[in-house]
Amino acid sequence: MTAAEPRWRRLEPDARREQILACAVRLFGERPYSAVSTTDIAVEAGVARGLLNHYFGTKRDLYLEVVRQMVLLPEFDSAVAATGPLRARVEASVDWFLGTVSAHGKTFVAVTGAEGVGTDPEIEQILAAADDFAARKVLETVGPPADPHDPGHRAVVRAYGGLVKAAVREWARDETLTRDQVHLLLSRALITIVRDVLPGVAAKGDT
Amino acid sequence: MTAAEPRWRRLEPDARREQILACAVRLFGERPYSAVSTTDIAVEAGVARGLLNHYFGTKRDLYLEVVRQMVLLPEFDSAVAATGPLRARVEASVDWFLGTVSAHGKTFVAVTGAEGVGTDPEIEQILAAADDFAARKVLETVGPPADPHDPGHRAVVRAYGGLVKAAVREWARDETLTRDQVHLLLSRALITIVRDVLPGVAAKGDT
DNA sequence: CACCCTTGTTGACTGCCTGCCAATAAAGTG
DNA sequence: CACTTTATTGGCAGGCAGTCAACAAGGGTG
Repeated sequence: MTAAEPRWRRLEPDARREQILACAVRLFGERPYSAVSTTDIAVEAGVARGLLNHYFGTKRDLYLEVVRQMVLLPEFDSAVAATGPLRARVEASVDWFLGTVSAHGKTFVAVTGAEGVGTDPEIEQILAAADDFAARKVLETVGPPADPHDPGHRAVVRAYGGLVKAAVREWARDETLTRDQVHLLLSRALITIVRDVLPGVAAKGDT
Repeated sequence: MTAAEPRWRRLEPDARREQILACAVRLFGERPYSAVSTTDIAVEAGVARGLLNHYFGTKRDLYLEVVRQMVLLPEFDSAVAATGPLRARVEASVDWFLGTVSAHGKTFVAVTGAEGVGTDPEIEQILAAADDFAARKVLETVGPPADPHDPGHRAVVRAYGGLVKAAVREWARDETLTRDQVHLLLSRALITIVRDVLPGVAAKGDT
């Protein structure tokens, strides 16, 4: 007889955690929440179902972790030229953004897609934090008169984020717009916002 | 003894269906899908749980019906003046829209809110249909050069719908923008889109 | 090399939830 | 008042999620 092979292998907690999370990300990305059972995830990861609870607590907790994982945008290279006229800065910003999105397009679309009714405070908080982070980045990249510290400016650009997501969906998922058309739409819109809208919502006197 | 009171009352199928649906709408509006059990809905409606399946089939079917119900926008009064210069038409359009939304703001926000990960084809289809309907209405109201029959125009305005939803959320839910600020943002953006973007995405030669 | 100790992992138990279906009774009809 | 129709109920069967005590993989120690 050869050496008795162990029935299962022991992994470092971090490694096991990450492995399970990867499987969960894949499954939750394909099917809606209630159509994915913890048994499915456990089978996919090749572990006992109870192990999921051991590492993540409840199924919902695992789901929240998945959302956090998927919302995590690839590192923002600040390699965007923040100089030149407004139009150039905006174009560069939009261009760079579309580039990063096209690389992770599928995941991005899955995350930002609307699931429908069902107000889930925790999920909304995670997405809101991601949106605000993106808004700050945009304001930073575009430069003056855009001000990352102005709450009004951030709110407007968060709303602009809604336009960005919807436009990217039209392009990357539905293919009803070309990349150039999306670029045109987002650039013009952002230019208009920076020039005509932001000055009107600046919190000048701390009102 | 007074007349023996029946243990339960018989309702017309339509009436019962609507009553159950109303309860489902309320509960699904408060909590996420998996946190609402069919038992909860049945108790709320004062009926046996099996009746839900009788009228709606599965729990998911009932949920889809709820989404359809909530997506249903109040009747589009075409009482918007579709005359005058572009700016006036756009302003009137946005104004009217914000009015109707403010009336049903809470529901509107709940429906259009993103739930997070979980691609559900059926839900997305329902929301997509509603978005496209709204896009046609906007293109119609704004008038030339906007063309409700142009697929490219509709795609751009569907994307614009993303901006509208996000902006309304900032205003009606988070109160980070005032109504006037939202009005400014949506008007300027729509004007820019009609003037600078739509001409660039027109399906001229059926390419 | 044998033993032990830590702890990553398992498997069963329990309670809840969903979909199904035959039995039941409310209300109309002759 | 009997009879029919059918809206409604209640219980059954299968599946899923959370808990926990027991097990074994792998490294450390003498």
